[in-house]
Amino acid sequence: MSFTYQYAHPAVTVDAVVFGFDESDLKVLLVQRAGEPHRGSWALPGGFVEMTEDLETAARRELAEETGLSRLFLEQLYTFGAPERDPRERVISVAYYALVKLMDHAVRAASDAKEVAWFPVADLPDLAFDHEEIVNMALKRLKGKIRYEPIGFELLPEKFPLSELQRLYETVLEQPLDKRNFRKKIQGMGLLQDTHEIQQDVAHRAARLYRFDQAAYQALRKRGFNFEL
Amino acid sequence: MSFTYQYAHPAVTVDAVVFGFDESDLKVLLVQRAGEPHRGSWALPGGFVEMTEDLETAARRELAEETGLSRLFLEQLYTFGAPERDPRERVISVAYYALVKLMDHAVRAASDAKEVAWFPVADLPDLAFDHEEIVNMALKRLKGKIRYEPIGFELLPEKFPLSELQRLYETVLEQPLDKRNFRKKIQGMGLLQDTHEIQQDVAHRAARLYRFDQAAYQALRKRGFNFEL
DNA sequence: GCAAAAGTGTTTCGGATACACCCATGC
DNA sequence: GCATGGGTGTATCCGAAACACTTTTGC
Repeated sequence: MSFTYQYAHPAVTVDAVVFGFDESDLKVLLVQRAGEPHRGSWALPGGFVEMTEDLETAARRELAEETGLSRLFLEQLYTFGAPERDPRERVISVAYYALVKLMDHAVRAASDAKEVAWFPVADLPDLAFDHEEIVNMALKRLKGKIRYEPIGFELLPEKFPLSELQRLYETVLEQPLDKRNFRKKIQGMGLLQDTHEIQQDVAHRAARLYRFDQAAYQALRKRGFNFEL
Repeated sequence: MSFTYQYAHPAVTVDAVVFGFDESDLKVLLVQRAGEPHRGSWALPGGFVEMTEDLETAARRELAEETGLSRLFLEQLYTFGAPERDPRERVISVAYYALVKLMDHAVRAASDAKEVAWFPVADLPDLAFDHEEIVNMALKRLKGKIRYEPIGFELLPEKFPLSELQRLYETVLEQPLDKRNFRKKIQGMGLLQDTHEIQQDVAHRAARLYRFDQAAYQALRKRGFNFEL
């Protein structure tokens, strides 16, 4: 089977930069390429867009297929289309970035035996194609957006102590934050619900666990509230 | 001549939302479609991406061809790819937004006799395809970005009075600003160069004309300065 | 009892806001 | 002389920043 057009058409792919956070650092999910070009190199999960599916749908499908991830926060990042970015043919890639709660989602390699693994953003391997550029743009976007939209919670487990939220912000923004000011500000927003639970199995005083209150956020937003940290 | 692929490929276009500002309001440049579908409707300037050109290059080329505009501020906005957005075939459009100094650039219709015209954003005609959605996203982007990057100057003539800058901000942000506070803040940034010229031919006291000092901005930015209004 | 992290208030400072009048010019 | 927009300064307020000690728990 083949497809013929009067004019040349590029191929269109979607690629996703999936971020995760564990106590110590920010990580990106990469897959090892099974085919040429760049066989064996690490790359962003992604693949070709089907003719009948939406771009975001394509990104979610590829993520599910290649990494087993679903139901995650996903947002379009930028479209990369330098003529020679793929040596095979002209390929335009619509890049997305995603945020996942690391604890909730064990990743599994796709059936076709490609490896899937998390890498700290501070220490990424060489990446295929222009994927390093894509990751850098995703990092910049995350860094910018986490300050004025409450997307950081997408990277934390449902229930979390304030110190973990602070560590996340410090990691992403790459700057230390004052503990008392941080707590005052975030608690003052009224977006955190006290679960009345505390940490288990910690070797020191256990912290209270909070939950992001999505309903309260939506209600506040309707009244003109703007998240900002 | 024709092109054949093993898998289906979508067509890829670029479309541009070009903003201009004249004393009274914010405008968007539209072209009247010469061909089907939507013949005669107003639409964003744009067209198919050539196989050997960059996406941004394609956007600039289409703008030059269809409207005569060149050398303008241009930035990628978002990629639209709903399967049915174009009735002919699957078309994925990489949208850009652009800012031009209205005075400096007289637009001219392309050779193939399509009409080109400026429309106030507050009063746009019905647009072809999903172009209304694209314009709305561009407006949102402009509104957000003008506050923390000095892109507003791209919409003004090289030399402008402070009142015109303020009117621009009030128009884009859709909110009135206090004259004294506005002047204090913008002048305090050290980004405006006094040209020592004044307005000509005005029926009242003539205002001083300023120029955006690009060099000063770059220097400040290196030292960690962030524009914000 | 000590290590490790949780939790908590007050003072200070700077930028944002609010606000009203005189000035220059053309007609 | 009047209409039109240009240009200017100060007081108040509020949120941001700076800052150190006590509490709880497991070992």
